[in-house]
Amino acid sequence: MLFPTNFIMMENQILNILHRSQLSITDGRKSILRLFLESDNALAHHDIEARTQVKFDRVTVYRTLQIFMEKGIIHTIPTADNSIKYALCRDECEQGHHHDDHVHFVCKKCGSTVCLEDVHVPAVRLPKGFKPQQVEVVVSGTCKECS
Amino acid sequence: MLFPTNFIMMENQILNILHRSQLSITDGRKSILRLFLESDNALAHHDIEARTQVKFDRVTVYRTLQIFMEKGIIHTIPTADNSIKYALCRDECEQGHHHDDHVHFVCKKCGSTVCLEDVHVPAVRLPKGFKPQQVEVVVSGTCKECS
DNA sequence: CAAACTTTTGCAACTAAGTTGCAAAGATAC
DNA sequence: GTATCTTTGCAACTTAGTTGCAAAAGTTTG
Ligand SMILES: [Mn+2]
Ligand SMILES: [Mn+2]
Ligand SMILES: [Zn+2]
Ligand SMILES: [Zn+2]
Repeated sequence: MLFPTNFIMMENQILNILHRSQLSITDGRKSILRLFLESDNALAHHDIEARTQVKFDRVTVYRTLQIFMEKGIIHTIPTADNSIKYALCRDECEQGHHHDDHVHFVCKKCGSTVCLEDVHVPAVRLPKGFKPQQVEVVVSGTCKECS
Repeated sequence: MLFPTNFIMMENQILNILHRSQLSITDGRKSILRLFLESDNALAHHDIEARTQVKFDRVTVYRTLQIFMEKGIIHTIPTADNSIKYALCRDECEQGHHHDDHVHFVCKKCGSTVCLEDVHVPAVRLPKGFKPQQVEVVVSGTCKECS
């Protein structure tokens, strides 16, 4: 349960993020953004559809995630089982330019997926001819809670 | 175009792989396996359905890929756009136990996905509590041909 | 090599995921 | 508060993936 002050702070943060991304303030966007701010795990499309207080149409969720991606509010996490998860970007990400060069962890027991913001992706030496632009590192195993 | 000797060698290899995996020899399995042996890129389900000489049912392709996975004949490659690709395992993979600890490269221009067998996944130091079992590294950028 | 047996395949029918066009509802600007 | 522009929900659609089942193909045995 959130204290009133924290609640106000979070609502302000939501408005800030939407405003600096030049997005109009709608219930759907606020709810979905709140979900991300409240959760320390990455969320699947499914989670988002299920967990908002008010139900939003599938299509609305798709479109919201898409525009949040474009604006650099969230980033995707590819997982071995081919289910995309979404997580908040840190402040450095701007419109059309992500800088999420951290490692992700997926728990095989509980399925929780987290950003390890402090673990940078290691440098990878590639054979001649390959020009790398992006390196995704996804570690799977058991998380703190499931050990 | 394959020389007759190479052709015979490949057909033998196909039979060998199916036999040591204790799979019965069927046209579908032979065709799909041949596709993997002929291609130096990873293949999507779609590619496989499209490229076999004889057309096989979607369901057959799904089931074949599934059993090839279980038997350690192929492994999956997760990509940022959430499309699974499949590639041959090296000989070290056995039934239910994969050892594909190499880096994968996805070209953003042509979409080709390759196993960089010689580039091992780097060690990743995780915060306390996380127990890693598997590390997936997918590098995307431009490949040799597209530079 | 043919009968008996086992496994695989294709089909139909289904669920889930994702996309598009459009009119109505909502947000913003004046 | 009204005009304008944006977003939403709905319907309708495409694509991806799953399951049960009977027919077809593969394997084993004598
Ligand atoms: Mn992340
Ligand atoms: Mn590989
Ligand atoms: Zn866990
Ligand atoms: Zn390329």
